[in-house]
Formats: sequence, structure tokens, C-alpha cells
Amino acid sequence: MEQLDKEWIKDVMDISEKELTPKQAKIVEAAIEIFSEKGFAATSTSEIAKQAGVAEGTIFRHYKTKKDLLISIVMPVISKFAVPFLAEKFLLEVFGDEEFENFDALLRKLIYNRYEFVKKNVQLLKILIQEMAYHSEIQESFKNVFVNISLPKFQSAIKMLREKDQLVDFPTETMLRLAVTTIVGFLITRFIIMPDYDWEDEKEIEYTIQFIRNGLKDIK
Amino acid sequence: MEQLDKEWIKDVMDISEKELTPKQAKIVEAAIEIFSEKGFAATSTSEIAKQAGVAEGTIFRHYKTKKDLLISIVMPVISKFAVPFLAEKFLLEVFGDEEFENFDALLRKLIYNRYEFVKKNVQLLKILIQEMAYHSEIQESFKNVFVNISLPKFQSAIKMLREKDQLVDFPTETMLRLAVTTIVGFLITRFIIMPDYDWEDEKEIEYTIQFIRNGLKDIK
DNA sequence: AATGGAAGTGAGTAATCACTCACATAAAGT
DNA sequence: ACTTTATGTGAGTGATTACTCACTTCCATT
Repeated sequence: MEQLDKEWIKDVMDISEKELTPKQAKIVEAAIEIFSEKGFAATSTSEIAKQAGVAEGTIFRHYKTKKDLLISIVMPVISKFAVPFLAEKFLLEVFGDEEFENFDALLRKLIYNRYEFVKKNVQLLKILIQEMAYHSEIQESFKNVFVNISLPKFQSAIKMLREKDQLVDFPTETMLRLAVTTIVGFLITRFIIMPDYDWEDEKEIEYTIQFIRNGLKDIK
Repeated sequence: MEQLDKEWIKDVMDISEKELTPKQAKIVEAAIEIFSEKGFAATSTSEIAKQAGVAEGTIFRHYKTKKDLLISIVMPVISKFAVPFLAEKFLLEVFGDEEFENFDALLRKLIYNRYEFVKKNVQLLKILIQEMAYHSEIQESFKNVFVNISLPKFQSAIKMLREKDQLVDFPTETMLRLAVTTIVGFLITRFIIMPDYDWEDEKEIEYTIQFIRNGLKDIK
């Protein structure tokens, strides 16, 4: 992995944990790298310690169990996931004043925002996605954030769009599902399944926006 | 898990392995269940043996290593994944003779076909998806099947549709990506993320078809 | 300078791991 | 009936696991 710019790790972490000792930071850094490469269950604490350049005991000085370390890594990612939806600016910026193409603008803003987020946090998101399947606490925490923060914003966005633009007569949840899976599908394909493909990101994003817009537009 | 109808396991297996001894079948059955619940790395051979009601040594009589057992479970799923694309009937049935709405018909056929496949094989697909992330042999085998079997069929289908219907001017790979992620997104949401939600499958499938069709239709 | 608490250590521990092997049994071929 | 081969067993193996603990080192406060 690249040496420079490990700042983002601290950046993500300090939502919940304020200050990490240098060795603790090294532990988190090593854990993220190995967890994302081999998976949580296949990673041993001795390996993390070795990679971090600390004694194995040091891990357990800061984290009660190995799973505790995982949780402390994964939970802040869930918080960060919801951040753009918490910003009131997010919706206001789009529906503010001028009359430009609302639907496209909203989608473009959302996609570029999440595009940068995923780009910055591929390793962490890999861990989150993988381990969500096996740890119900993570599942529930994610569900809470989504249902309470993201979902309402999405729903009110669709409601506003329904008035301004002419949208197809699908249930709101269905429209949401289609839009979200298309965006998430793009990001997963782009950064996880085929990260080495020669992507023309701006073009692909515009195609994706057009696909969703037309797919949800009411066609007489 | 349900007791009845464990036939599908044998059904999937016997693509590569012809006959399993009763105890071997029990081992495979138990392994599938535990792998899909806890993940490959977190599952011990002693647990599999216990659940299967055999001695631990019996596992290694039939499979050289624990990973061997995983591979023998996962590989046939990849084969089965490609089956509908191998059948020449598949495309012929859709583009055969009459002039009905080609695009919708093709999508509907494809989605219902994969819907049934996923419904039957959720556990196996969970294992495949999860372990693909960590085992490069599985990755490569899947990639081979996709690139050599599924992809060409998709591409020729899009080519044929481009002539008959009016499709948007996206690159073929982009159209493919959008359609595939939408379908896969639906199936994963339906069977893995929210299997307990009160789905109205036929309606959701029709919405999904309409979404893809309009999303890829050329709008003047 | 003395003290106390936090940070860091690494040898040690019981449990569990994947896997082996000598042996028992069953089935099949001659 | 006899031999061979395939199937199944479970106690046993060394390696590795997550985690502990008595100890040292460091540093801030008195």
C-alpha cells in the first residue's frame, strides 16, 4: 500500500475516538490493511502486531478482544456513510433557487459525493461489506443509520422531485431501490470488482445519471 | 434450515462430481450451511463433522484440505451460473419469429430465470460471493465463465436489440453494466439484504424491467 | 527527586486448529 | 472363501490461536 497520506485513517477514526497513541494508530493501520486483504476471521492478532511493529500484548492493551478492534474500525465508517445526508446544505444546495435540471443535479451531486467517499475508503468499505454479513451488531448499526438518516432524506428528495419533474408511477421504495442499486452497483463495479479497468469516470457517471433519470421519468 | 428438499444440493453438485457417498453428502450439506452462516475461515472442520454426524477424519478421506471442500462446493455454482447462456434456445426463444416487444421479453425471461436460480441457491451464492473476495482461483474461474460464456451472449443480444429497438447511444459495455447491476442489485436486495421484507415479486420485476428499458431507450 | 498511572512488552497458557494414521468395517471382485 | 479396495473412525499431532500477566519504560504531576 502507499506510504503517503495515511491521514484519512485518522480522519475517519476521530469521529468516535479522539486521540490514538502512535502505536495504536499503527495497529489500526495494519489491521485495516490485513482485514481488507484476507478478511477478519483469517487474520491473526500476531500478524497484525508484526505488521504494526508492536508487541501482541499492545493490541490487547487498547482493545479488549480482536472483535473489539474490528468494531472500532468499522463503526466510524458507518457514521461517515451518513454524513452527507445530515448536512441540510445537501438538499438546499440542489433545490435552492434557480431552475436548473433538478433531477440530474441531485443525482450528480450525490454520485460525485459518494464516488469520492468510496475512492478514499475502499479498504474500509470492503471490510464493512464483508463483515456485515457475519456480525449482527454491524448489520443493525448500519440499518439504524440508513433507516433513520439516509432513508428520510431520500424520501423527501423523491417527494420534491415528484412535484417538480414528471416521475414514473412507481412506489417510492421501488424508485429508491432502483436508484440506489444503480449507484451502488456502479461504485462497487468501479472500485471493488474492476478497479484496474480503464474507466472514463466522468462519462460513466453521466451515462449512469441519464440511465436513472430516464428509467424513472414518466414517458407518455 | 428447512429439512425437506435438500435435493438441490445434489442437483448442483453432480455437474462435476458424479456420486457422493451418503456420509459425503452429509458433509457437503453441513459445510454449505455453516459456511454460508459463519463464513469459510470462521468454520472449523470439527464443527462440520459434528453437524454432519461423521468423524472428522471422514472429511479428509474425501477432501484433501478444508479449502478443497470449499472449492468442490463453489465451482459447480459457477458452472450453473452460466447454464442459461449456453442454451441456444435462450436467445432463439426470444428473437424467434413473432414481433412482440423484444426488449421486455428478453429482460423478463432473463430476470425470471435468474430469480429462480438465486431463490434455489441463496446459500451457495452467499458463499460464492463472500469467498470470491479472498480466493483468486474462484475469482479467475468466475471471470473465465463470465467473459467466455455470458458476456458474448449479452453482447450479441444488445447488438440485435440495437437494430430492432431504438436504444440510447451508450457504449455496449456501459449498457451491459447498467442492466446487469440493476438485475443483480434487485436479486441481492431481494434474497440477501432484505429476504424478510414483504416483496411483491411480480410487480417489482415489472418495475425493474420498465426501469431498464426506459433507461436504455433512446428518447428524442 | 519522588510518585503514580498509562503505554508497551513478550514469555506463557489453555484451547482450538487442520490434518494424520493405524485400525475397523463393509463391499466388490476373483 | 479369499483378497483387495473403498469407506469410515477417533485418538493423537504439532502448530497456531486469542488472550493474560508480571514486568519495564515513559512521562506528567507533585
